[in-house]
Amino acid sequence: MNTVKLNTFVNKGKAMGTKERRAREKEQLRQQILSAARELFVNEGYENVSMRKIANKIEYSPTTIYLYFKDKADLLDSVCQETLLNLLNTLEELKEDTSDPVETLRKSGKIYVEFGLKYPQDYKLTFVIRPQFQEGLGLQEGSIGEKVFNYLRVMVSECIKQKIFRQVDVETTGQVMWSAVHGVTLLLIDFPDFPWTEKDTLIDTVIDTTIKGLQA
Amino acid sequence: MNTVKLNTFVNKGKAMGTKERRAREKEQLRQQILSAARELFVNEGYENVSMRKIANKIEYSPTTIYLYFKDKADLLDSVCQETLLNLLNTLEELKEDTSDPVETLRKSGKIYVEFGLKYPQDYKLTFVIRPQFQEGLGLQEGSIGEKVFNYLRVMVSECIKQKIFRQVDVETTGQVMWSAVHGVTLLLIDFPDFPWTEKDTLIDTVIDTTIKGLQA
DNA sequence: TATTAATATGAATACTGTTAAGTTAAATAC
DNA sequence: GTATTTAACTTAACAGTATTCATATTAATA
Repeated sequence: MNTVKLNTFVNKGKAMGTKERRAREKEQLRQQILSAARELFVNEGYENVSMRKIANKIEYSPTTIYLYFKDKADLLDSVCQETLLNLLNTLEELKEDTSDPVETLRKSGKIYVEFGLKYPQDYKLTFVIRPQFQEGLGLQEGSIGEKVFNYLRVMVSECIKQKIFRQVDVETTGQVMWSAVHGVTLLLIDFPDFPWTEKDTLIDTVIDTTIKGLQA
Repeated sequence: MNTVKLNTFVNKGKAMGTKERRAREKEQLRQQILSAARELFVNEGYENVSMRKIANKIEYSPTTIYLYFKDKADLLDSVCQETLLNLLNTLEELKEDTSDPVETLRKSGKIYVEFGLKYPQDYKLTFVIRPQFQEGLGLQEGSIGEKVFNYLRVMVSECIKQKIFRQVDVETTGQVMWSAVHGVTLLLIDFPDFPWTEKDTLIDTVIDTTIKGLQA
């Protein structure tokens, strides 16, 4: 009794890459689940997607999903992480010279809203649904969410440094900007039949108004 | 066969007020269901409230609820109508002289956000959850939602009339204001653990920034 | 008192997330 | 090459869900 594994890292023989292959396969299935979940969440809404539906799509038993994700909320969380990464990449594509930081901020704001409108369900999943199922998500050290907000921080502080914006708290300034773009994005998504002003006009006006209001 | 009711309005005899009493009782139960639903929705979240739970609370069978409301979404809708009325009343309590329309707008914005933070679940139910379950809600003629937005319209147009705000579209201006307060309200509700600036500072800055940005 | 109408319910349908126990198949040990 | 261990996956079940339909109860009227 009490057998001890001796070959934990003394892995002689040709079966060398076995573990790696298995890990790769495991990761593959994880990704498969993830993208099936995203597709269903986006097309049918988080609440209308069952674990069984996801399982059917990938042709596995529902319980298999639980070997890869703690529960449905965890699945949602992983989907949202991807979305945030996506958003971050989209924003960083801009990355122009900071000689005119206000223009950079303006463009970033526009990109943010457009991202939300291009993937409305993903946006809501990330910024509205997820917080409901996963409480206590602040800005965890090293998280993608933190990276996104840092992107905003850098832009804003450049505007303040160049004395274009009022010399107030960087944090507050960034949060004001976020409020504005978040607000208009969600309103446009949630009330598509509201008699909005022409969409791009509204978005531009929201961003311009906020920037003007922040200027020194 | 084919019996015809003759006493539809020739209602002789003492049983005169019966119909009225029955109607009153029916309305009472409707209200009872409604307030039980609101309480549960608010405390446990729409998704975590079952028809059975509501039924238990009012000590009726679950099926009874369906005699008063079409389905769960209809129940949600009615709860949200009440919330909007509540919001409208809260806003109209302000109703001061319009000699300083900007100050009125500022206070109204603050009241709006504070309402959202005081009843966060009601706010989300009304402005985020409901649109998901009931699509196509623009601004229906005579609806309470329309009344709320009209309140905003009036304030804004006064600011424009007095040439304090830029001479741009009233609609757009109102929508910009709404975006700002909606955005900050939802962010504060959904990400309570985010390292926000002091709450009231943030709210005031959002409102002040927007107003400043709108000024001529 | 009998009839009619309103109101409420029990049982059933077809779902839901999740768990515990069991099965199968692959990799390792001897 | 056979036995054992480990990993991957599934079956069955639990306790719950929204909703519907046929039935029962209750109250008002004829």
